[in-house]
Amino acid sequence: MLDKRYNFIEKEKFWQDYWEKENIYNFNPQASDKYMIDTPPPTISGNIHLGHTFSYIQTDVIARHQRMLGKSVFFPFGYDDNGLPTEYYVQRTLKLKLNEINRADFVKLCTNTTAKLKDVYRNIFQSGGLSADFNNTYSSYSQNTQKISQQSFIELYKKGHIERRNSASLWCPECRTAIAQSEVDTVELESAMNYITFKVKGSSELLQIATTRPELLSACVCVFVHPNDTKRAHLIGQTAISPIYEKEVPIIANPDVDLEKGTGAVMCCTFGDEADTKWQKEYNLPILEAIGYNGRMTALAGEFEGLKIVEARKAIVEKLKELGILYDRQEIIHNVSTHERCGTAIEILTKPQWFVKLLEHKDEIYRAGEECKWYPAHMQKRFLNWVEGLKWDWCISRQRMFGIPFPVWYCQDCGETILADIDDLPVDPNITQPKCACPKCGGNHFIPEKDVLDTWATSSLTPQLACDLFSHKGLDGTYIPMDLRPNAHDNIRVWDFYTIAKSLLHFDKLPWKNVMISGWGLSATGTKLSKSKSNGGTMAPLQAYEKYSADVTRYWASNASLGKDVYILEEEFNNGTKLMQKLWNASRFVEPFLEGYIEKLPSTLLPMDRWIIENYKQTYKSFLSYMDKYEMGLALSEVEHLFWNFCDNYIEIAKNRLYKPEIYGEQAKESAQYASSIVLRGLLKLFSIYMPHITETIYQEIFASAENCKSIHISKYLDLGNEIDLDLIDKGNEVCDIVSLIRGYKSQNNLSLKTELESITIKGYSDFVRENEIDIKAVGNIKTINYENNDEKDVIINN
RNA sequence: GGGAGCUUAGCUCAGUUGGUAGAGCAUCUGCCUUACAAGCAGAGGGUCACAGGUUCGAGCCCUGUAGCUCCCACCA
Repeated sequence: MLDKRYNFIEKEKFWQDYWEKENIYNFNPQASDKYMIDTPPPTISGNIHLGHTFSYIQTDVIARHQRMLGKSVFFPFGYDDNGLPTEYYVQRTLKLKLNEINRADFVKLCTNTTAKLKDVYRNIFQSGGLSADFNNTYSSYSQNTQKISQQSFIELYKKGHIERRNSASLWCPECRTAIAQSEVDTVELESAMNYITFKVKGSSELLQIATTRPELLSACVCVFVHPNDTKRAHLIGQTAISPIYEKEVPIIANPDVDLEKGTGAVMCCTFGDEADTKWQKEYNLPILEAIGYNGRMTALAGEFEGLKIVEARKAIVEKLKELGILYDRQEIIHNVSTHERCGTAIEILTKPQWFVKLLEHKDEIYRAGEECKWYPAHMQKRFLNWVEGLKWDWCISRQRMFGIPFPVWYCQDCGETILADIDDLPVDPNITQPKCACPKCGGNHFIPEKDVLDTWATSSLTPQLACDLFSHKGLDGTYIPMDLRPNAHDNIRVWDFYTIAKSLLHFDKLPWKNVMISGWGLSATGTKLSKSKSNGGTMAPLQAYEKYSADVTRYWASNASLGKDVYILEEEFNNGTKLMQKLWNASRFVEPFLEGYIEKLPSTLLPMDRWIIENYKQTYKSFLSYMDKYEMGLALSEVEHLFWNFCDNYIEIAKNRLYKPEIYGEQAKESAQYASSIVLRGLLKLFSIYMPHITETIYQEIFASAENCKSIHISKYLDLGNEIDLDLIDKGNEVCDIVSLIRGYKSQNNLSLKTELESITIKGYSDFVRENEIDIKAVGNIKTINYENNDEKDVIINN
């Protein structure tokens, strides 16, 4: 018997333990029909909030759906505990200064911290009812992962896709590491355009340029003017003299110069922006480093040496003012590239770095993006857009402490790059030495590569990391393309992009066939939730589970349109609460009539019983078509619609026959029992992918033994076929309309719904209505019904 | 500047091939009805951003305009 009230706190915990104990969600790699998901491993860097659980719940709904279609679902779980985000988190929470701690100690602190947080994360996700396997998880920093990641590096290096080169790369002066294009954000910042005068050697002419980066004056390598510049073209080939430093630089013609920008002449430096890097290559210009890796000015900057970039900018402007060289200055707001992790303006510095050569594979990556199916479809454009705009090869070396080491040494004598043997992986070159002498010069002294791999160099291998959990094949392409990659839209240019790129380079295959893009859960004020912020009082997941239940939280999360951001509004949770209670109460109503009942098609099935069953079939059909498009929210509203119809109309109609077989007959009761049983059973299954706990509770009580199934979640959907009697649905709806008119009459006349009516006259309705006279009489408490033919439909109440 | 999405009831949003505008919340009215008062029944409320076009017929298709959001580019 179902309790009067549903105690979700108790039941949710109970079923979660049961599912785990009974291995309900076991994946069978040998199954012929598999569905494999490349689950995002959450980054271990702070507090999980509802925005995170939002997209994981959506993934879980898909996993459960595929399982109920009869597939063996691979829904792996992992933790991203490697790299910069984790490093930041540890630094922040333990208030560490990196220069005061040695690498080994710091790495230990990182791994200790992430180990603790993993348990916290696991508890949150498991409490949300995720049907993933939490007992066999991967980490993006484990020894096994390091092995796979290093192997990937070595293989791509051997294939010629990776090289080390001393070239310009994006640099964060705050984090003191190279970063990749995908880690760059654009931020509007206040700045100033400074108009500066250069002298022209051997002439009284002056050459004016505009710059927002006056602190780079010491790194000026030339001045460009447009070849068709009527005022300045004659200076081409002459020499300009930079102010303050009095350095001679050539004046060079360059058609890239835009006469409308600044003064129409450009100071080219090492490197103020990406255009400077392009020109440096094109014109083979010298490289002068005015900014050091620590974000401070170098000796090249002369008197400004040691100042931070922004300080130097102020100081040099003052100096230029004093000297009368700064002839104009405008405050402007412009977009500056910043490091997404710390918000610091990035610089372009030259340092030997490791690159995956992606630019030469842009076309292939683009085509792969086209081949992949994106849900919603327009998200594909974002991917393609990003690939089109790709300007940098993927820099994978990071000058940081915590990360997977490169399996690389350099020969001290000849500089040769020496790779570790695949069999010896994982290696830390700082600890171990190569096994053999340098193959090139025979030297025996090696310098380890101290950089660590970009966290994405590893995260881009999640299809392999995940499949290795059961296949133990490591870096292997057997199981790709997987079926689904789910993630939020911010990861399109990062995780999706890198995974596709690596999958192509290694296996020449797509990593997965479908990508499902979810939105973000935003706080009530519309700000993005962040692991490192308090999020303005927005509920934490465990709070939501405690206050509203996991099922209600899941209802909220799966009700969103795919790909759209949603606000986290507590009122929205109330709808879920209402639905959950209604489901419980409706089941409580039906339960006693199914006690000892064995579902069997009765000899006569009354029209309204057939009607609700046809409605079920129709709902199931559109449910499936929405789920095919990963539109779980729209699929859910179809199910809800049927459920409310079942409660408001069907149960009201059927209850009299169920309660009083002595009046309406045993056959009429059996007919209602059959329809109630079928439809409630079908509904529970449809709801189970969204609200796994309450549906399991009811299922176990009413249907599990009849279906001989350990859990609703490994049962199959109730498929009653595709042939739907639409005519019957329409006619049945007419009966509901009549019932509604009768209720309206009572409501408008301040009558209780159970008030008895002497007689009513039904005009203009089909004969079908007459077939349902018992039901209409019962639900409206009507003594007699008269029928009249009429052109217009009408119901007259005589009281 | 390039690309994408959005604009529908007071609010949050559905609306799949073009065919009488939908839900929840909120508002109003009534009702303790052998599942449910955290409930039930009923009612009011919309020039579907704007302007054109295609069509017998447009919220939906086409063109343009405006506003909002996001992605990318723009750093002289």
